[in-house]
Amino acid sequence: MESNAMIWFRKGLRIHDNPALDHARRGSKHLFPVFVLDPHYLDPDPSPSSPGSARSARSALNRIRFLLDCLSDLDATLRTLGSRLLLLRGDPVRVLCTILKDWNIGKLCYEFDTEPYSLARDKQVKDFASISGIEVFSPVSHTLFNPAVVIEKNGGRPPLTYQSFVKLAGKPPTPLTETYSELPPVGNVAGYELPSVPTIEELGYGDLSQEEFSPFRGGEMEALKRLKKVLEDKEWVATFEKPKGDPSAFLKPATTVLSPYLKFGCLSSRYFYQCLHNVYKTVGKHTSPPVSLVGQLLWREFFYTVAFGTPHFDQMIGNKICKQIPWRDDEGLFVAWREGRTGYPWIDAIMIQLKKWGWMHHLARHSVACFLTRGDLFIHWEKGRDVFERLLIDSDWAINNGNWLWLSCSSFFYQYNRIYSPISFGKKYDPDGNYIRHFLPVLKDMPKEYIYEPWTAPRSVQKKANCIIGKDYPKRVVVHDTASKECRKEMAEAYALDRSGDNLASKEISNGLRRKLDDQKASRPSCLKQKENTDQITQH
DNA sequence: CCCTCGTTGTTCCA
DNA sequence: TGGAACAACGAGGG
Repeated sequence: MESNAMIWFRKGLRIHDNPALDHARRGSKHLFPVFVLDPHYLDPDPSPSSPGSARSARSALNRIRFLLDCLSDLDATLRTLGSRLLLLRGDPVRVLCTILKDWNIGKLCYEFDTEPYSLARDKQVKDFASISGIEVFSPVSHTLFNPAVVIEKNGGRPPLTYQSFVKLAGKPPTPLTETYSELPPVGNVAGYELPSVPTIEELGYGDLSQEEFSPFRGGEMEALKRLKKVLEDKEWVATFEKPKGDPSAFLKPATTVLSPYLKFGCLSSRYFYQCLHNVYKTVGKHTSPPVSLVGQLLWREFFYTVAFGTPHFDQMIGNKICKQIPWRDDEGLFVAWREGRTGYPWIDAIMIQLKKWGWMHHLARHSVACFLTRGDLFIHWEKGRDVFERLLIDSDWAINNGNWLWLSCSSFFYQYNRIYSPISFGKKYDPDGNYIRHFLPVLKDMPKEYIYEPWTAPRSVQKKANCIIGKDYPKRVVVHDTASKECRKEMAEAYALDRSGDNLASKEISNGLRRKLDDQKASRPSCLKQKENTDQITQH
């Protein structure tokens, strides 16, 4: 039998600490490094009928560009090792099954992936490989721990608190240390046209010269460079405390911005973990989980584990750990939030940073997520989740859904009285509003005493700042004081109902609950809609 | 059953 | 700058 092996890249877009790659190259005469551009991922907008989708789709390019960066970088590195990346397009299952046969592959290696979409996809490929007599090797290397093992240790259920997770998890495995001077050459791919990594323009996105792109570029080289820079400041690493970061810092972000590299697997979490521990060893005194940098890696593990062990983790209905809450369906308010037109500069600036950069600080994400859901607008977390998923360069299925569950007080966190103020929260870090001025240039000349609440600026001040509220910049879509009070009340009611319907999270029951709640709502007016010409206090 | 504790709220007061 | 009030949740552990 010819010893042809294939490494199928999906996440794990790296050479270092890559067990699937290492296993594939061992004892193989030919190595076929493959990546399939999946239309499922490339689709710029999963809901093209939604208003404003054209603009949103253009912005989602940051995420795709980041992926293309990763692929170019991977291809370049493979070429220095006497190999190259074989890029294909189409439905991954169909493509894989075809080339496995055509290229006479005897060994297929790919990193295990816990997302439902990936599990379904990989099962089909694996089944095909099995009946074709192809050896399959699929190691866990995206996360520090194997989520299935942690769940088993906990008696078959995922731990639902961070602390209980950390107790179960133990020590992660050390990363592989293999380095390569060369890899087995690519075999015969006759009959296949294998293009090099396309540009986004070549993917059919048209002229993008006017777009502002994310300052963060993808790839393993970029990841390791960024990691090195982070690790150089040992004091910063050792004293890192997540909740103390400044969400308004954008010239020099207050966090590592390694999340997109971890998401695509340009950076191995196990290698990162080891590096952090080495710094801790040399420095001595250091912060601890949950707030430390290692603590952040463990948060990632926590969400991966719960997401893996929870059916319908990414929805409210049918999700056993998710509070059933009668979120309000208001497309106007939702679009205002998505497009950065809520009239709250702090909120809008964050949403614009999301569109332009595909990244914002963790606490900034909290602010806008709270505002959309339980804090002000009372709109479904799934709608916010979809926006983040498409626009964030680090959007990661388990972590994104987990954090939306958290922020909306649907799971993990239940203290719905703690609401971020869309005015004072940002002001506390950035009293002059420099962050707002940068991402919302229309407000750049607004005096600082009004920049967080521009509707309070006298007409003369608005004129002088060249920014008339209601014309150049929107009026606030809700009044925070009343809207947040209303949200608290709604949450209390929803919690009470959810408790009474405990253990009944089946789809049918939940639908019944929703109907019941909807009926209740129908009898009351919904006044949280945007007012055209007034700034009146909203009631519900 | 009860108790403790939870990465990251806001405002007011001393 | 630090503490208390606000109003109060649930998972996990005993």
